[in-house]
Amino acid sequence: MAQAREKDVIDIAPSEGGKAVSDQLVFARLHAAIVGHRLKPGTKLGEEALCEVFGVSRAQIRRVLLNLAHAKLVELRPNRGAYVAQPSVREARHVFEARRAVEAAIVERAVDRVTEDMIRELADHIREEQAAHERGDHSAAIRLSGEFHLRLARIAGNEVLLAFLEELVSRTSLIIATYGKRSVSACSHDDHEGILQALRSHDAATTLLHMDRHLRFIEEQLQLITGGESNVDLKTILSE
Amino acid sequence: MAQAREKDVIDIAPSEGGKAVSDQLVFARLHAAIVGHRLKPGTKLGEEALCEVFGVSRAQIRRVLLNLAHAKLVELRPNRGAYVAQPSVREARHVFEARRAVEAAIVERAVDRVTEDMIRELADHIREEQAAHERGDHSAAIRLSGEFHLRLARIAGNEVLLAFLEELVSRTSLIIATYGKRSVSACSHDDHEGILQALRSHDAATTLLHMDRHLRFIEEQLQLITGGESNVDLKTILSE
DNA sequence: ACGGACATTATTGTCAACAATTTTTCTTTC
DNA sequence: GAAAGAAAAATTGTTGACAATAATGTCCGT
Repeated sequence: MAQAREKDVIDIAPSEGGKAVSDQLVFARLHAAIVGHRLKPGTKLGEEALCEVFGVSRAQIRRVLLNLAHAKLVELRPNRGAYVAQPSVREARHVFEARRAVEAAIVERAVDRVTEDMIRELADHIREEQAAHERGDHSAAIRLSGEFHLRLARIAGNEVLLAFLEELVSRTSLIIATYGKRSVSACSHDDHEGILQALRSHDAATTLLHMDRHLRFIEEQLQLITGGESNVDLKTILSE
Repeated sequence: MAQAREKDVIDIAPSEGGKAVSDQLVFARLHAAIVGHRLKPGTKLGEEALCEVFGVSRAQIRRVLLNLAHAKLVELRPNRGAYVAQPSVREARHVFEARRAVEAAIVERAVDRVTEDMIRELADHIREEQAAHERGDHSAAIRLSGEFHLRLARIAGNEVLLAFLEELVSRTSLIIATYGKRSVSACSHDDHEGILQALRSHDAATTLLHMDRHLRFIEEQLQLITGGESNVDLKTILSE
């Protein structure tokens, strides 16, 4: 992964060939870049720059940025442009609280519907997570970690809850990018293993317990000190 | 409520004066019209028509329609235009299931935080609901009914859960517009009274029970027959 | 030299004309 | 008379130029 310099901070490969690129693809690229911690919170997403990167029109970029703003990954400041969102401490806590609630609902439904085949697939997935972690692939580890939770949501079989969790997982990743210590990556695959074992026995209470502990652990790993809020940037810049 | 004819199906008062209208206002108007059952599911929302109604440019209408699509109130069919969404039976069930989960989480937090002042305000609100119902103000009854639940969410103090519920309440209203019998309006204020009483005693279990029963009752009132799905329209058209 | 007013530059926001697509209408043919 | 096909109309999608706004740099007066 080549470290970019100057203007081309966004190291997302543009799909050349001259053909117009769909909104979804541009959205997916930016989404992946933000969630994968390649675009840091607070980064300005200039329209012109993005147009060049993706080779698309400004109107299209504008639409995509609106979608990303809806997903709470981008903040649109009128007349000032789009920036990678910087979730506040308050917002972070609310996201975690909501996520515990949503994941609980998902677990309750998943324990009833999960089959042996699904258990096997989840086990495979965890192995993938572990592999990515061991090989030091930070970005893949984050992605796979979130995807484990989304797989559970798909097993639960409720598309609305799935959509909610998709949003919450992405936001969680952005929160980690904002408040996480450098060392911690995301979810620990060990926790996922525990959840899977509880799930296998179709024991709702135990699975819920594991999931809740897992999510609380992630939250505790963060430095969510209620204080600085919005002027954190100024402080850090002035103090160093 | 004047029944519109031909082209001007949308009986939303345009804000004249020549001044440009904000996106938010246009969004709010359309949102209210859909949620208030004044725009029926499946209604085509032509861009030109909306431009005339609100006296704004197509670009602005386009943006608003994108936002409404995000709220799942409008369906955007590429190259074919925007239509008031027609939630499927499957989608309806998922919305209700998700709503029970989200409202449960909200109740759990609200019972701990609710004060006597809030109880009084909620009681006032229920009286308003009752008044609207008695005077036969269908649109206001729907709005106030949903707002009761949103007040509860505000008491719970989690902005993410509030945002989720806002979406779910709106979608519920659209579902009722799609599958509701003509007689039933929305929530019965009696149920809200029951929820309030349980809330007053800070009894989480009882409040949850009331809320769950309330939501299940609304769902039962609907005609969610799993069968027709998308060709419901065809059937009705062919039979008449 | 410092601070404030003004001019410059860069970036976002808006609009109107144009292209592409779908829907409707009108022929044509069997 | 009905079905298929082609022209016409209406509607959505896109592009590029222009206006508005914010950020930056410069100049001048105290």
